[in-house]
Amino acid sequence: MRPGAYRPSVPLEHRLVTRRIPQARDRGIPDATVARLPLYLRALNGLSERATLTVSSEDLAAAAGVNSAKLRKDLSHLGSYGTRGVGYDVQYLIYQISRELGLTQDWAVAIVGVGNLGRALANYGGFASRGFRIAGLLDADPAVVGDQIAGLVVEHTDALETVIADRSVSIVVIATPAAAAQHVCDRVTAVGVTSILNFAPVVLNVPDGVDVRKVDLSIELQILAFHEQRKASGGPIMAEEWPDGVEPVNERSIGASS
Amino acid sequence: MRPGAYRPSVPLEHRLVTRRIPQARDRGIPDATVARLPLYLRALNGLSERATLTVSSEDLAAAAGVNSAKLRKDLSHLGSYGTRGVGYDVQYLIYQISRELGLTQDWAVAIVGVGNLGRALANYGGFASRGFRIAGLLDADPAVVGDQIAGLVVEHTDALETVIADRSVSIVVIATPAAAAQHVCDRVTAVGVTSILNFAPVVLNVPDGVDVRKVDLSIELQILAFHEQRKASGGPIMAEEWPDGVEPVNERSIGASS
DNA sequence: GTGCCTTTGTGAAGCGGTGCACAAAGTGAG
DNA sequence: CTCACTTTGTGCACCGCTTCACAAAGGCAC
Repeated sequence: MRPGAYRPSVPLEHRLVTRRIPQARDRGIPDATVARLPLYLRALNGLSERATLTVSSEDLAAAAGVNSAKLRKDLSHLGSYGTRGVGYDVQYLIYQISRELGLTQDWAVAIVGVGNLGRALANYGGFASRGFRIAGLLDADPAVVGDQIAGLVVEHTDALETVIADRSVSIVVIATPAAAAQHVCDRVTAVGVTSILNFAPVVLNVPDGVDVRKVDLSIELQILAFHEQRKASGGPIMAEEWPDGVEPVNERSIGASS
Repeated sequence: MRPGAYRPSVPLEHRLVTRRIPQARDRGIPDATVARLPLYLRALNGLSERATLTVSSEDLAAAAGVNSAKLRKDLSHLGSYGTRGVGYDVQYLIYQISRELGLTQDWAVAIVGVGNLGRALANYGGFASRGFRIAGLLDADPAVVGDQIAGLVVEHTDALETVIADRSVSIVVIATPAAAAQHVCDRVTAVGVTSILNFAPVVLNVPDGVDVRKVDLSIELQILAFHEQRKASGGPIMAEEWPDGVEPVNERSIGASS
């Protein structure tokens, strides 16, 4: 249904002229803002499904789990897309954020490594709906090659370069074991890929200009454990500094050499 | 109250999302440092496997992919564990960081939602080696209940509270579909769980004192797309502000939406 | 039109993190 | 012992993000 129920009785020829945003887009959007835009987008999509026409910064911020002032400042980096006294038009804002994030175009994604994680990613519905099209699934294990997952046939990593070139893949997801990640990374950057999403627990070495984002499942757990420990005991264990049998070598060597 | 026409359609004004851990400030370790400690730990484990005894901040920083001054400042928050002129004792530092993160104790983790992602997590080797013991796998789907994964039998979510209490689960991983996540979250916080790792693409509303960390697979891709777009075109599409057929309701749609 | 109400957009202050640069501390040679 | 060298730990300046607070902008009632 068209969102047309909201009818402001307002002289509109006036606004059609003044509403032009000449160059409010000073391409300097802070990283912190970019990281939150997908959050706003999801909240807006939720509102859209409930046929909400406009939303205030206060409500949208609550739905996204952020401060309302922060939300307004974030959106102001994209331009003046709100209406004072009313709020933001949901559909309009969805489009503006999508465009800013580049989700209005089609992105071909290849997933390398089709273990459980690779399968989970291939089946994740949140990708296709946001302009991410999985163009290839690759794995080095012959036992997996040929399997059909999410409508795609798994190919051998030998074809990695071919797949990337032939299908205009611009984003590669690495979901391989840690030992294979750097090798895959080298190969894909060699053929011009500049955006990598890495799930392997290693620090990837990449040429300049290549953007790597890392998702590490165990790091998040460790951060949780830190906070949990704090909550439980009011501080880390103060019992002993060093357990028996494991001593710093330079202390032991000092005692032995003097 | 506000007699405004744009009341939030969702009653969430009383449920505030709070991730702050007040006690984390007391002892003074910055959040940014805590988030990097697991990184250092992994780099140190790599060095340890190669029988390296000591490491300089320069080398360790390179292995972890950070600045050496940052690394030294991070470690200084834990204490003075280095030796000037020599560097850090690898084993000693591993122990100190592990202790600070709480990895020297045993953490019982329950994973709710045993789809592909839940399976990937259950089989992920990086957990057990760091003190995280998977104490339960739960799913609402009867077709999955009873399956054996990573040595555990999947149980029905009906037993969620029982599993948490009986096995002293302190960290819950939510890997369910988005629609089920909040319900699971409510149940586990109700029985005292205060640490949640959420993979579902929703903003969880939790009581004060509960720590939620979120891993969102699609958000990372969207951030990559933003940067990729920047690199490719030098900026987002400048063509048009608004495509045909999708107009802001408070502009031209007035006439059309009678 | 006039006045009141709501909400945006933003200047400015505050806060936390980063990185430089260097003194302090330790090693090792002679 | 002294001297030269290495590396840590940290003071400090800088920078970017967050938050507050408020004027400006728009809607609504009459």
